[in-house]
Amino acid sequence: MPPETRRSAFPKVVIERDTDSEQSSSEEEEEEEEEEEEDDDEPAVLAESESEEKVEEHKTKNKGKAPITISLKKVCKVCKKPGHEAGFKGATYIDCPMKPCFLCKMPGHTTVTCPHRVATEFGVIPAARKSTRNALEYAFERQIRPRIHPIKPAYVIPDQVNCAVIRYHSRRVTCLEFHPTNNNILLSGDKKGQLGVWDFRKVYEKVVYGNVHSCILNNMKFSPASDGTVYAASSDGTVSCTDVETGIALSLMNLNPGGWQGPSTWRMLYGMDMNAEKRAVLVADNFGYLYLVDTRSNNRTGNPILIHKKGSKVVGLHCNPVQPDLLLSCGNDHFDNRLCIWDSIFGNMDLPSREIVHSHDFNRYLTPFRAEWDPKDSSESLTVIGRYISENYNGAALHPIDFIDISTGQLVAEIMDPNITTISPVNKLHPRDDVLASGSSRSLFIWRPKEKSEPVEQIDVGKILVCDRDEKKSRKRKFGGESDDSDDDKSIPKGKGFKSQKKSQGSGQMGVGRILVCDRDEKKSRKRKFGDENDDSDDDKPISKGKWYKSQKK
DNA sequence: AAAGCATGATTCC
DNA sequence: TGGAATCCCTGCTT
Repeated sequence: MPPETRRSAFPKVVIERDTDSEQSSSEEEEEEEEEEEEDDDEPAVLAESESEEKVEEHKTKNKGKAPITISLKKVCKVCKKPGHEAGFKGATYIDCPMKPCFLCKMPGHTTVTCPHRVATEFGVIPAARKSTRNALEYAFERQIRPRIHPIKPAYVIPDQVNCAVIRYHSRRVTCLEFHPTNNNILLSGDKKGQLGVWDFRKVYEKVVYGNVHSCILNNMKFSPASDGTVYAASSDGTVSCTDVETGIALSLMNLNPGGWQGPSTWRMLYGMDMNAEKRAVLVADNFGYLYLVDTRSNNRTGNPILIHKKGSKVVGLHCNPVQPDLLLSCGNDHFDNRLCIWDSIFGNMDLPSREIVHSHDFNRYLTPFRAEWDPKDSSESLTVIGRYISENYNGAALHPIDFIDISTGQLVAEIMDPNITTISPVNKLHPRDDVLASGSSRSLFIWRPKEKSEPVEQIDVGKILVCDRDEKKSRKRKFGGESDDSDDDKSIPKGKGFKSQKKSQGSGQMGVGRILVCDRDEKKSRKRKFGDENDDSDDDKPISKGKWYKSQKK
């Protein structure tokens, strides 16, 4: 087949096949002053190649007359070099060997052979300690502390989607928090700064506060002093203090009192936790710093402490519920596929006491991963965190949620469901019950242990509910600005909206049976810049419970 | 089904 | 130095 030209004025094209030598012709070598590569997906050219071959084009820029060489050698999608391939093969991702390990970021090996690879048979190996004590000493010291239960209890892992898969937020879920005393109440925050309060046994009973923050609500915690008060940290640089009953929010702390001075100075608050003993709020920003704020005086205590790479987001802070000085932090510095453990937040904070490599570094589009302690684990060991890198489970690429024993670095459990093909960066263990709430994209999941699954009001056990929350307004969300949210529910079952629901029945070892779809219409255009125009068609209608659930046999 | 988009840190030039 | 390109193991909508 003769070479094809794409435009009449285009230079001659030379096809270089896989069997050819890697050298260009001598004529080209003389003429080529510079090379460029580009993906050429033009059908006429691709027809010449085999499906998985990369088409590489070499051309000169002078006068548009020099020949173009199209190489049909198989090249790596990532580094564009021949001799190997990278990318998904079925449900397994093959790393490019030319790049550092995606997991631990060290060169010389890939994720598959990384010693830190998260896999049940190997576990998660603790990274090299920066302090002098070894892991055994660490665990021992932890266990001789008087407050600590000396014997590690058997872990109970909520491993089955029990209640529902609820698409409830209009933007990705960024944080979750269980009510401190009411077992069925879960709070959820999203990228828009909205705060949802809902009963996960009656998912249609919910309240949404739209004016708590003007942008991402990154983390929240209930006040140790009041069931009705929740603190929240946001990328708007404030810590809010919100009355859960009324939604009335006060600003506890504002790191940007001077307003917007450009991205290099705008501080965003990501990680947050409460320390009841010290009556302090711990918050961490996008520049790597940890702040302590006294809740009584609203004043900062001490100076900000750099706890992650300077200039990077500290996306998660969690004081151990049993031993509040023991801090778990997660950064997003693209070397932090590492969880950091700090023995005492009021002690030496120069270096973390331990680091554990775990796959949670990501590129874009996701809520940052953060590890959280299991508040029911008196041995201060069990943590939960979502995994970024997918694993091949019977041909499906799934992203498990990992339970890691911090004292040993071992992967205690990994949970997944064949219906859930999305990544779950947000995970919250219930303070009293064996319940895990997960946030994945816009959806929420409730997990319970298989053996403890029990019927949920309104929802049959083992069924997945997909509720798509209508979003029909761009919400002008300036502070003090009007909120035109009429948080209506017009439910229009669509029978779609959950990617893999069709293969749920009987497929996979963790099939969840019949799926209930509860999809709400979403019909609006999404010009969604702050302060953008209101494109709402305000078609709020009352909840029609008859339409709310739609049974869908796969 | 495939394309487009939202989106953000890093790297490139 | 800063704007453009890149990443291309996302999730959702059209």
